[in-house]
This record gives sequence, structure tokens and C-alpha cells, in this order.
Amino acid sequence: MDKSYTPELFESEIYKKWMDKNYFTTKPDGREHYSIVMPPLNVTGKAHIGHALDNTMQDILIRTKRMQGYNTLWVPGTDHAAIATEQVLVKDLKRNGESKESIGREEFLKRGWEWYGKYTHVICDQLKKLGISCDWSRLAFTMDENLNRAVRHVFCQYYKEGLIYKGKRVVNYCPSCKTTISDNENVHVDQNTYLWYIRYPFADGSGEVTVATTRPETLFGDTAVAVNPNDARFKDKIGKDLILPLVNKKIKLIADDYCEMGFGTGAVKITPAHDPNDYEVGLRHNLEIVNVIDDDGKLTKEAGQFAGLDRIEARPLIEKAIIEGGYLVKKEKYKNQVGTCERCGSFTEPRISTQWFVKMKDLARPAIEAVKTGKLNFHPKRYEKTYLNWLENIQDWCISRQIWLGHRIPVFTCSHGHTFACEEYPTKCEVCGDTKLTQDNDVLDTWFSSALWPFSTLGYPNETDDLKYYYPTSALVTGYDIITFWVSKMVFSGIKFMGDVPFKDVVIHGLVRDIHGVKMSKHLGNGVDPIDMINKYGADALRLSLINGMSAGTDIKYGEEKAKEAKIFINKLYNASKFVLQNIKDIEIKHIDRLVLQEKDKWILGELDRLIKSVNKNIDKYAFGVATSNLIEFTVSKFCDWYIELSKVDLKGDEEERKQTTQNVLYYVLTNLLKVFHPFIPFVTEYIYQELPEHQETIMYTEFPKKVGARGLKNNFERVINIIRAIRNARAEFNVPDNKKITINVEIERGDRLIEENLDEIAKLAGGEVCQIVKEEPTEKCSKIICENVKIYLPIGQLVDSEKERERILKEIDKLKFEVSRSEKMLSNQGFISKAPKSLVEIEKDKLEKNRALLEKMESELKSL
RNA sequence: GGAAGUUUAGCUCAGCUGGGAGAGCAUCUGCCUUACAAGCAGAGGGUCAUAGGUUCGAGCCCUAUAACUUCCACCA
Repeated sequence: MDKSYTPELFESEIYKKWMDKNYFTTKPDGREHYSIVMPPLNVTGKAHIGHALDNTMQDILIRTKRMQGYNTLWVPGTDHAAIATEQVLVKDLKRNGESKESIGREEFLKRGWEWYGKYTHVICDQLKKLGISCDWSRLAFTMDENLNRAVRHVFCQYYKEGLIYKGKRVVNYCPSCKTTISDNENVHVDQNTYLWYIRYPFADGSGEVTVATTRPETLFGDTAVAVNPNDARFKDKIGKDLILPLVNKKIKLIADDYCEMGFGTGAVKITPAHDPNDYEVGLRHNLEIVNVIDDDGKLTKEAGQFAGLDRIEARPLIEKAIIEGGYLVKKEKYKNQVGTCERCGSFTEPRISTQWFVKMKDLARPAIEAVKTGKLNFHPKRYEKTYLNWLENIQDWCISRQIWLGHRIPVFTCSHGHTFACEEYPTKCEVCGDTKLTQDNDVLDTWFSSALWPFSTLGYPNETDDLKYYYPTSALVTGYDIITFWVSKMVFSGIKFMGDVPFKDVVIHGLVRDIHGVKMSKHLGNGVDPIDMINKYGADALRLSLINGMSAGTDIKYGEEKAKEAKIFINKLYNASKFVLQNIKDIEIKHIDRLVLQEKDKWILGELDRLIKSVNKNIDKYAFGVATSNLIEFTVSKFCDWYIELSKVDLKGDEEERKQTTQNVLYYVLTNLLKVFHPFIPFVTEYIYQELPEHQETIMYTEFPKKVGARGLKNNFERVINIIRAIRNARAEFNVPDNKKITINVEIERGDRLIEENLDEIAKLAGGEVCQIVKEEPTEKCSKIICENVKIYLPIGQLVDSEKERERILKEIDKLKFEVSRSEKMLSNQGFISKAPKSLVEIEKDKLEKNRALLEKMESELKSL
């Protein structure tokens, strides 16, 4: 082993070995399965730190379950991320003076495939560096032919059942991406703008109505003004004609409940083409629908002189015209929220258009039930609310997108106007046999294919063995940001097409933010590149730094510092392992139960047992952060700080049996520690494991420890630890430098074998030349400590300052007095005696007794000073 | 407008079914002790956001308040 921990020397080599040996691949067999499908990675660009977190969590589960003997399948995959990819491609074309239209749909798709082919391996290679143990032989892509088939199959199924329909709706439209986007992708941002109050005069000259708007440019699309039917101010005016400013068109004043009486001016302009509510109003009142914004976000000819102008640039010009026409009543500052496109950030426009929809109500119901009945569980549970709230208020799902990349809607129309959906490309019309067919131009929302992910990747719609065996999957690990986007869609799709939930547990994690808690973004340049971290600190360090201290479902503040810290810890583990290995060369490995264990051995094994139980429990609870902090705590504060130091006594001693026991315990503890650590930091644990005597081919397939296989571990070795601590404390207090070895004299009660057997250990760890038993206080000047029923005399010569000694004892006495009075108070409380658990009362009584005795001793010490 | 989360040491955060406030980093002191100076030993540092309540007992449970964060939502 190298002198210090250098992950770059072995990580990629180990990964290659794992891959070469096909350790990650699996197929159905007789065992119980544990399966996860990886949230598909976007093939745009590179892995970010969130991917690292998400996949590390999955890997922890998979590796643990694999070691526990399950048949573990982890399906990796990528997503075509249509809108984002299309944007990149279009930009590329533009650079070469080309466009989508100029090269045509077929050629464009070809380039898309080329692009995917080129970049898929980039992100996969990055994840491989992370050490994740998914079955790469099953790498799926949402656009693969078999997944395509699943999409078409599902679409047609919906279509046949009448769950898919084409309809007119006001939907969010991004003029920059030139496509419809879903409500989810429409991000509301605060905006400081104005509210324009505009006067709409009655046609007959009998006054006017003032309306307020934040979007004056939509005025050209107004086809009515609405007031509340109960509003006394307008009651007698309802039905009269108003003159639409600038256009000079007559529109009616209508009454509709949608208009709230107390709000604004009491009158609202109705623009059915550009506002979903107005559209509803329009339907009720049979209003004309006038579209004033075109595909490019420019005003249409309806806007007269403003036609062809960008809708936002036109705003001040329209304002000017309104003022000049004498229509502006006032303009006031106003804060509101506007929709922006999640991908490109430009303002979206609500626009009436014809789109494909999935009827959601019936699909949502069983998905809601699944959570309510506990078939599907969120971890942490509070995210059920997000999920339920969304499903319970579900709107029909707009699934059509006006782009080219993606799954083209499998709906065909013949020249006679017959329309039908078809799974495979049809040769003739289903109705009339006409062979002149055209396919719908739109493609499906990316989430339509992602919704099928848990079963499409397992072979659906074929009834494959994989599907029978691995579905439903065991857990889904993802961020809370896509619960509504994705998780909910998988659930209702799974229930609908597979008859069962797609997974039993949904494990939610938070977002990785920068160290100040700000969302990482390219724009701010505050992102931490996981590959950078791996290169600098190793994959294990990156993994550990992301997981350690993480608490379920909450955001993580992350900075490079954390990876550095993690590496420092792993270095510690590495060095401890090196120490063990150096000291167990050529030993005969014995089963732990066959050894004659000393008290310190029992102590560390007892601690190990507690650790193993805790790690098992916390992995089951998906509390990985707790598991790692227990692991680290054990490694540093139990194993390294104490046991390894203690072991040196026997390793260097001349009692062969003791030495062998110690060696075996070291071996046993390290082996088990590596195993329980393996799911979290797979590389270094494999690396060290391979150095151990009697190792197997890989640590990956060793049994995950459940408990320590030795009996009678309970003991009170802690006494020795406390004594050592007390001596160290006293030394520090009297400024005895660590390199000054002293004689430690202990006066013990008769038959205190624990102390008798650990004199060398006490000497070694407390900076003693020697630790010896005395019958009474030595004659030379000593500092005296009472601890754990042992009197300790430290002959530290001139350094003993009787004033200091007195202070020290007084401090001790104060503490004891406080403790005693605390116990007395508790025990004199009738409520406590009668209501608290008996064991607790007993413990308190014991404490009181002990502390009283100790206090007495200390006080007599003080007197003797 | 609705909902959720957070508030604990200078910083980043743990804290189990309620039973004596914890870790890491930072700071200070002493040590290059034969696994590790990327280290070891020791120390200081907290009105657990505020105010009530339940309880023998509250960081933890309940109610209200404040600040911050996030998600959802079509109010001109």
C-alpha cells in the first residue's frame, strides 16, 4: 500500500475490474429482487453535482442490497430532453447559416441522433467515475426503438379509451423556443411593471368603463368587458356596446361571476385568446376569439399599425397611442408575476391553440389512492402532500409540443379526413383504405416517455421476464423538484398499464446548493463540478461529502471544503487499515468466538456491533447521512483513537496469545468496517479489502454485516478510558508536555481486575513511563486524581502547584455538588418517582449514591491538602 | 392567495418513542508518540428564534408570533 491515500492510483482500475467481471449485471433468478430505475439523465452537457448526489444514493441502496443477497438490478438511462436539445441543434444550424426548415425534418432528426450518439457516453463516463454500480449493459434511452414502441402503444391505448383528445386551450407558449410548454415548465417570476387604467367609452356616448391591465398589448384581442352581475354600478349598463380604444370596434359589456366586485375598477377586459380565464368567459358568452400574438411573439394584423412588432417592444408605443387617444386614466406601479420559459427564460405568452391533451381525472384517482393506502410511500413523508396536492387539483395534461425532436404523435389523417391513431406506421387509412396519409406534426412532451420509464426500460409492452420479475421496482430516488413533473406521472402510468405502482418507496432528496445556500447555476458561476471534485479528492470523497450529514429531503449547502474534509477522513481510514495490515501479516485467522477476548476486545466489538446495527437501521430508513456519521464516529473516535492505540501494547508485547487475539480482533473489526462502509465509499473499501488476508474476489459480493458474531460483549472497559482521560486532563492542566513520560501510580480496590489487567494500556495512552499499583500515596509530591474508584497519583514534581491542585479539586467538588443536588431534587419530586419509568429512577438513585461517595472522598482530599 | 420547510457553538449542520445540549471546521494550548502533521492530546465557546401551553420532566409535543427559504396558484 502506498504511504498515503491517493485515490487516482486505483479508482479507475477498480471500476474497470468491476465492469470486466460483470459484477453489475444481473438477470432474473429465484432470489428476492431489489430494483431501481435511474432517473434518466439528460444528454445535454455534463453531469452536475445533483446527479452525483442522486446516483450516490441509489448506489448505496443497490450495493447494500446486493451484499444482503438480493438480486439487484439498477437500470441506467438517458433522456432525449427534446426542447433543450432542439435548441442546441437549432443554434448550431444557425451558425452555419442553416435552419430546421432548410434541412427538413428527416435530416434534422438524423442530426439529433448523431448528437445523442456523440454525447451519451460523455455523461455516462462521468457517472462511471463516481463508481456507481448500475447495469450498463441495459443502458436505455427514451428514444430507443423499444421505448418508442412503449410510447406509441400507450398513446394508442389512451386514444382508444378516449383519454386523449385534441382541443383548443389557452396554453403557455414560448416564442423563443417556439413551442407550447406545460404549466410546470412555466416559471413564475416577480416583475415590477405597471397597471394601466384604460377608458372604454360606451358607443352611445353615455359614459365609460375603466379597466385595468398589465398587458395593454392584448387590448387588440379584447372581445368584451366583464362586470359582476351584482355590481350596482353597472347593472343597468349590461349588454350595452363599448368602443374598443385604438381599434374602434364595438364590444359588449357583459356580466360574469368571474369578475370580482371589490377588485380593481370592477370591470375587466376579456381577451379569450390570451388568458385562460377569459377564454372560459368567452365560451360562456360565445365571444369571438381574436389572436393578436403570432408564433414569433409578434403582434398580428389585428394590432393594425403595431402589427409585426414584438409584443414587449410594442408596449410603450401602444401606451403612447392610448395616451394620445385620451384613453389612459392612469398608470400605476405594480408588482405581479409573469410566466417565463424554464429553459430559455423568455416571457411566455398564454395563447389559444389546438393541442393534444390527456384526461387526467380518472388516471389521477388511483395514483392518489396508492399513497393514501400506503402502497406507495414517500421518504420523508411530508412530500406526500406535494404529490397529493398536485394530483388532487390536476388539470388535463397538454402533451403536444411544436418541435421536431421527440416522439411524433402517432395520429394519422387520410385525404378523406379520417383520423386515427396507430402504433406502427400505417400504410392505409383504417376507415377508408386511402393510402395518402399525413402524420400529426407535433411531438410528445418529454415527460410522456419518462412517465413509462419504470416499465418501458424493462421491455414493455412485451411481457418480458424482466418485467415480471423486477416490476414493481423497489425504490425511486429523486429530487423534490420533480415530484409533480415526473413521479406522479410514473405512478398513474404504472397503475394504468401495469396494474401496479411502479415503485414502493419514493426517496426524496434536496437540491445541492452552493455554500451560501444559493441555487447553483451556470449564470452565477457558483456551480461545483463533480468531476473536478473527483479529480482533486477522489470519487469516494465526493460521495461521502455529499452524503455525510445529509438529512432526508432537505437542501444541501455544498462547497469544495466538504470534499476536502471527506478526503482527510478517508485518508485516516486508509492509514488505520495500513496499520492493521502491517500487523496481521501471515496470521492465522480464527473465528472471533473462538478467541480468548480481553476486556478491550469486547469493548470494541460491542461498539462495532452497535455501529453495524445502526447502519443497517439507517439504511433501511434512507437516513444515509446518519449512517455515515456513525461510521465516521466509530472509525475515528473508537477504532483509531482507542482500539488501535490500545492494541499496540499487545502487538509489541511478548505474550503470544494476547498478540494473536489482538491481531484477529483488528482483522475482524477492519473487515467488517470495510464491508459496512463499502456502499458509501466503494473504491477505497475494495482496494483495502483486496489487501486483507483470506479476501474474496470482490468486497461487493461479501455478506453485509448484520451483527458481531461473538458473545458476552457487555463490559465496563469505559472505566479504563475514563481513567486515561482523567490523567490526560490533569497533565494538560499542569502543563506537562506530552513528550514527558511519567510514572503513574494507581491505588485500587482489592480485586479490581479490569485495572490490574490494563496497567500497560493506561501507561501507553496516558503518557506514562509505567503504570503501577501502589498501596498508599507515594512520598514524593503528587497530583492526586480520584476516578472510577481508583486513586491516581501523578508524581510531576515541581509542576505540582498546590494552589492549582486545590482549584482543580474545588472545581470537581462544585460539579459533584451540583450533580448531587440535581439528583436529590429529582428524587424528592413525587411526580418523578411515581410517573417516570422505574429504571430511570433507579439509575438516578445509583448516580446519587455514587456521586455522594465521590464527593465525600474529594472533600477529604481537599482537607488533606 | 394556499402549502411545506428552516431557525441549536463564530461557520456548516446532527440530535432516536420527550429523561443530564453533540460533531466537523474555525480559535487557543501542548506534542513530529514506530498507521496517519491530511496527524495526536487537551481547552474555551450555546437563554436550542420569541411568547405562552401540555408534562414529574420540553431542543423534541401543542398554540401563537417573527425572520429566512422553497413549492403550488389563471385574479385583471
